[in-house]
Amino acid sequence: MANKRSTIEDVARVAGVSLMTVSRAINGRPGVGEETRRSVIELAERMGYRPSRVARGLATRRTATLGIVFPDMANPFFAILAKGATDIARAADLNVFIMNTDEDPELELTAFDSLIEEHIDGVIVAASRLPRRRLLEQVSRFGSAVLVNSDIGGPGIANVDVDDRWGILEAVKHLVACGRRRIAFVAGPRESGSARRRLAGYRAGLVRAGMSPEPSLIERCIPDIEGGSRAAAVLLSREPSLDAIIAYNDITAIGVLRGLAESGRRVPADVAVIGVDDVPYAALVRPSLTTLKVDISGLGRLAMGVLLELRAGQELAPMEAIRPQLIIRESA
Amino acid sequence: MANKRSTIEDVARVAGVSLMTVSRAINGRPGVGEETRRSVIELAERMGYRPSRVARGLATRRTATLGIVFPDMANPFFAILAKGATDIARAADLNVFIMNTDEDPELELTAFDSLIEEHIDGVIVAASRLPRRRLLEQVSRFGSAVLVNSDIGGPGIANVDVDDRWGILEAVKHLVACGRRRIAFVAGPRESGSARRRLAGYRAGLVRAGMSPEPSLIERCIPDIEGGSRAAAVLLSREPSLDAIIAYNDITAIGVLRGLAESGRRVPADVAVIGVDDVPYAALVRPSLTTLKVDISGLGRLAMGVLLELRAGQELAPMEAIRPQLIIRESA
DNA sequence: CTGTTAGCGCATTCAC
DNA sequence: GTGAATGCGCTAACAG
Repeated sequence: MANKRSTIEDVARVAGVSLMTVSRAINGRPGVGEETRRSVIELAERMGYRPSRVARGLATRRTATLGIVFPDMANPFFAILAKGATDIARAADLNVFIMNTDEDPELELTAFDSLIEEHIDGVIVAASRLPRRRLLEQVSRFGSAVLVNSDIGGPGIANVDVDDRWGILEAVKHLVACGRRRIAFVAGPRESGSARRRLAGYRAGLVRAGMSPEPSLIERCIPDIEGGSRAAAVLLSREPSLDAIIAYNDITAIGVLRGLAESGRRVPADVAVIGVDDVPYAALVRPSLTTLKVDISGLGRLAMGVLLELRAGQELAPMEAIRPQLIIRESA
Repeated sequence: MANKRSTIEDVARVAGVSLMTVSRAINGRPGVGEETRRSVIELAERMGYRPSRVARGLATRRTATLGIVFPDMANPFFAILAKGATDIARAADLNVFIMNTDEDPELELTAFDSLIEEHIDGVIVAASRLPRRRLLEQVSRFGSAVLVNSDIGGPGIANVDVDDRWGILEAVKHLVACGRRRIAFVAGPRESGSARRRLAGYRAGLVRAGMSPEPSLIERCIPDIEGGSRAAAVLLSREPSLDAIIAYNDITAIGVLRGLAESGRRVPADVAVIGVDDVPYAALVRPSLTTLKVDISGLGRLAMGVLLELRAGQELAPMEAIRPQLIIRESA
């Protein structure tokens, strides 16, 4: 059991100086002789003194803690995002509360409440399950906030995005270059902003290639393996002549692979398949998946970097969206 | 921008009662009339009052926050573990700092320092990269601590484990039942406690089946795909007649699959393969992987449950290790 | 360069 | 059942 931690006062007493001198020395503030500073710091170390962030937070009204809110930590996308973000936070000596909302808007709301109670300095929100209005309302409660892949703005709110539209455009271009002419799209959930942007990219890509988007080549689905598999079957029955499928993301794409196999189509000989994200197992499935790699960790680092600037009160140059990169493997 | 948050004092003033009455009402403490309590709570709600956990933490010296420390959040094992743990914490209205040490002992040390500064009530540590002594030293700084898959004990320290030995024993039994007679083992990193226990299970399993463990059938490796692949090649060159391989974990097993394919062996016809963990992509590879499923989320929930009991000062019954479950797929 | 005073928002302890 | 003092550990603002 930790024998009662020592306080700044203990250190001051032992050092024979005032409390403020210790405070200044430890925080690297001016107003302490070099001599005094060194000896105080050394003493503090020897005494195992650690400043209380709690007390400091109360006194300064800045806690040096942040929050990250997202729906599912078990999803590698969010896990990697959070890892990137916390890497940056750690370098700035900030701790972060990671709040898992379990895809539940109610829990998301209580997560925000909790973070307010913790008096955090700022928050990063990814894939909120709240309606736009409510989300804006919530993030406005914080001094600063960064939203990932959302277009909600306001004072103290910044955005960090992936250029989904551009990415899918590249994917279409690649397929066309490979001689594919009947390119279908598995579109993901209707409510998702990224799904919307990816669909836009698909349509624009076809138009650029001189083809016209046909509704019968587009199918929505739940973004999991089962959903992808079913969507592939539906598309195939509607358009037996299709020779390529772009999927909402890698999980969906894996489902598509399965659906195609069950219908006796060979990949990529008969049908080419492209996913999005480049999650770790995209390279492991058979055939390995051609996909649009998103630098998720970089996205997380960027988000945290922006949040730190926001917290420091800096003006922000408008962010450019991160561009995904086409990784060509066996499936296309 | 949040227009200066209201404090307990503001609520008291508006309600026309004393500060303490509000405090008692909000915290459900006795000593307030039912009438008063309800009206105060309602008023607080209307004013958007949220108690400051920072101030409360200073006053009570309990922060209602916890910490989790592990090497790599991008590793699904830890992500799922953390998710399970935070699910339980959330239900108890506790927030948790998640500290990613990046496999770096130095960073792990600073993570512990940070958590001490945050004055957290307890900590969960999984897969520490610190030597036993140092780890014990560190966790002893906290009021309560739960160690996952470690056998370090002490006052206020509890353990939560997976019964690796038992699991591998089951795996061996299954292979023997399938008629396999030359069973090899890819053993993972030497420093890992779970690797040690799995190896022990392998040896015990062979003995039970009336065979004797041969050093030439055991190969250590770095637990990633490349490591598994190489280990398989080494084993094969040493023992061309082997007909089964148990791998340290699923990642390693996937490497083994690759190595076998490159050597022209068919799975499972020529060689059966079993992994450990049942990470999500174990079911996705070809052939799909037979593996020992560990209820990772359950492990996380258990760890957090134990931590909460520890924090509440409860006496703990010694924990029973969680048993993995053999999931039979194509590879064995 | 150093020390003193006051207060951050809340809960504990005692009075009433 | 309610309220008034006191302090948690620290820093901001001011004094010397």
